[in-house]
Amino acid sequence: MNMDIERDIEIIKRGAVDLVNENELRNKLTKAKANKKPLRVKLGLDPTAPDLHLGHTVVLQKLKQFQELGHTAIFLIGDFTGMIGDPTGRIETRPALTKEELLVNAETYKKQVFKILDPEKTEVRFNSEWFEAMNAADMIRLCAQYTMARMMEREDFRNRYQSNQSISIHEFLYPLVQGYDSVALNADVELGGHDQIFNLFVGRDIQRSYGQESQVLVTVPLLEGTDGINKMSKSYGNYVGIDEPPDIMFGKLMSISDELMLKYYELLSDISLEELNELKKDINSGNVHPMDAKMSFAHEIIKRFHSQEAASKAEIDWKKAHRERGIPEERPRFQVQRPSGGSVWIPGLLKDHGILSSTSEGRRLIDDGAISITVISTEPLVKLKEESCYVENAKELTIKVGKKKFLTFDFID
RNA sequence: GGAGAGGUUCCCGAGUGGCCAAAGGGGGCAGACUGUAAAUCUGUUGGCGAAGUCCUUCGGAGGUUCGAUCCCUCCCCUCUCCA
Repeated sequence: MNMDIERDIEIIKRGAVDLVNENELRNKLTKAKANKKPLRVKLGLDPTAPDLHLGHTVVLQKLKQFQELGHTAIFLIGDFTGMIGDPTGRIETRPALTKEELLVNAETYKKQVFKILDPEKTEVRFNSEWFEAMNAADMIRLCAQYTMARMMEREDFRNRYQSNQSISIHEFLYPLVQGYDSVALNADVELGGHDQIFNLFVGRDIQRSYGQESQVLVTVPLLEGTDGINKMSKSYGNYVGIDEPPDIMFGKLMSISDELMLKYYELLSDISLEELNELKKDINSGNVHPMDAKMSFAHEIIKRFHSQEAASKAEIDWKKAHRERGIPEERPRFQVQRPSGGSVWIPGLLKDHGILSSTSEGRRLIDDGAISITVISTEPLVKLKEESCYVENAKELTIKVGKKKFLTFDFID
């Protein structure tokens, strides 16, 4: 038994939900070592939503581990699949993206992904590379490799079928296409979220059909969003984007529940399992306040995606805004032409700057007492007529909308 | 191709001539409470400088009517059963 390889397997297994299967992985690792030929480890991402969030980072960290073990990370951008539409059975079809949009998205992706992966050791590929060359006959041949019965094993297909929901034929193509990606890339390992397990299995079968050795599958848990209910995704609005400003990240991470915080620690933090258990004990015994634990976590994450300084600053600002109920230093600032008459209509002001989508919403928030205003006025007179939503003679206005948003407007003549 | 069921607001779902910007639930937002956590309770949830016999919204286009989410015609889409 080779201890190096056993150690690698332990690293790969840590935090993973599925490993299919360990023996195959051992064989591949052994062979790779003997031939000095690194494993090809594939991770595919859809290019439709180019903002990566913490949910994506779980699997990216796993890919990074492979990279650190000396293997080849293949970051596959599903541009071809992105041009067709969305496989997940939502009602609305996503608009097909143009080549240009895809390239822009891909660049955005790379920029974000390389916050985690080492660009030198990453192979970035696009699946249009092989699918654009494919003709109808090739595609039909691919379809012939799989059966309806096996397709219907996928849970969401089965559920939709049983509850009389529509399933388009092209949706069946996605697992096949994804599987073929593995053939084209000659993947040894494919990574994915646990929800991808079916598609990953299809990849194994398809590879065998095309005379390749089956890839090993490694899946990681799905990260719940900040609501603690749904998986993290942009469309649920429960995400923390890795490109978001530090103070926004801090605010979002501080608003999660204690229970969720512990899960986040487990899946996202770098602390060891032993340290995590210590932390849990300390929280239970009251030695550590959960909020403090949450702050260290938020700090760690922001440090990872921004910097140590940014993390500290975000923390200070957060404390100022929420603990001392003050106004954070980092906040959007707008220059506004002073309206004639000097009277500012708050709902309109907020709408014009994209803070709210309608003035009706502004009225509602004011009625709810959700908007508070600090005014520095030109003298001599300040009039704040909240019931009519006007502020008069303002020179500088700092507005708090809801709990989290602070904005400042400077009025110029 | 035949028979039937259905398409309502962010989602689910009620509504079958005016009292409908449309019940109820979910979700969202906000307020209270806290640790700006969760849970809970409360309010709110199309737009318009707030006001109206206003505008947009009940799959689409027409029609009947003083008036249509509701009735009629045609069309589109989804589902079920049969072929």
